[in-house]
Amino acid sequence: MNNKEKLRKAGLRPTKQRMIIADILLDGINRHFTAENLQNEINSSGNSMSIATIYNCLKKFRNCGLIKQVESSKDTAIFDTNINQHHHFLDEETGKLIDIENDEVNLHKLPKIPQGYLNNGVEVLIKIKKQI
Amino acid sequence: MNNKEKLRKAGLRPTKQRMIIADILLDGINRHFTAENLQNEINSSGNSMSIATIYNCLKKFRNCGLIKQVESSKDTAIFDTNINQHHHFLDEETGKLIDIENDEVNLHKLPKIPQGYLNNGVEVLIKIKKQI
DNA sequence: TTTTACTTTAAAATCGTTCTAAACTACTTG
DNA sequence: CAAGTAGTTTAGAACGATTTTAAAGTAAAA
Repeated sequence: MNNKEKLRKAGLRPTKQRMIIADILLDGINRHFTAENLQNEINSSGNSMSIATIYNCLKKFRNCGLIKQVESSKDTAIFDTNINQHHHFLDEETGKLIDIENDEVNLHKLPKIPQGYLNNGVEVLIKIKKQI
Repeated sequence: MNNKEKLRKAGLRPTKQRMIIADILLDGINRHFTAENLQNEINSSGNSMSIATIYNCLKKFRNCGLIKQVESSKDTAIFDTNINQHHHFLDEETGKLIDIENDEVNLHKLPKIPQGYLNNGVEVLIKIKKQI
């Protein structure tokens, strides 16, 4: 399925700007990035786009499940092209994230989900720091 | 150990402002809060403090391990008085966090920590959503 | 004491992100 | 295809959380 079809399937109009972003993000390679990172990539691909459009687009893509947003207390939002359930190592010093595939973690015993709620995804974060 | 001693032990001068905050936060009760939440509590305790001082103090307290900061992609930083290793339920709609004690989760099989790094804490986040 | 280093403060600045409202474009319906 | 309409993009302004500034204040050391 090409990117135009992916966008349509997600209920998004395949505009010129969304196609540029889809071509960068939906190439099957897993990466973590910020809005600013993406703008730089757009620029180096010879295109350009308002930062407002980039934010709009990232929000739409995320809400449609084309990308994920990482839970992180950094000051900048971090997005992830890996949309499968998976986990992360986090180097708190540098903010660097490394993917952990789902099958590398085995969670026995989970707590009971609070009354009236449904489980909507489990994320394991392993904080790491450089050895000295 | 009283709060003055706790601050000294953490390497922090027990100033008037830090004592006011310590008296609110270090009462043994686990809670999640923002800088603004704390300012409101300071105000209702009959005191007042510059917001810059509150941020300074929260950063110092966190760096000394007197409180923790929660990994969260909300726009406001969320702090936690529970400094033991523990986990969270997160309602992504509302941002509400609920503690999960460490012994309610059992992680068999963890991935190998990347070369040159040390494990610095594991956090499990269970995203939940309201049943409809 | 006197000195020195650290802390607090109000106000300004910064930075990521969202809003505004006007121009533009994709899609729908006739 | 033509015309309408609903959704999209944009630059720039606005916003809100947090940090910086620099001057005044305070705790601890000498």
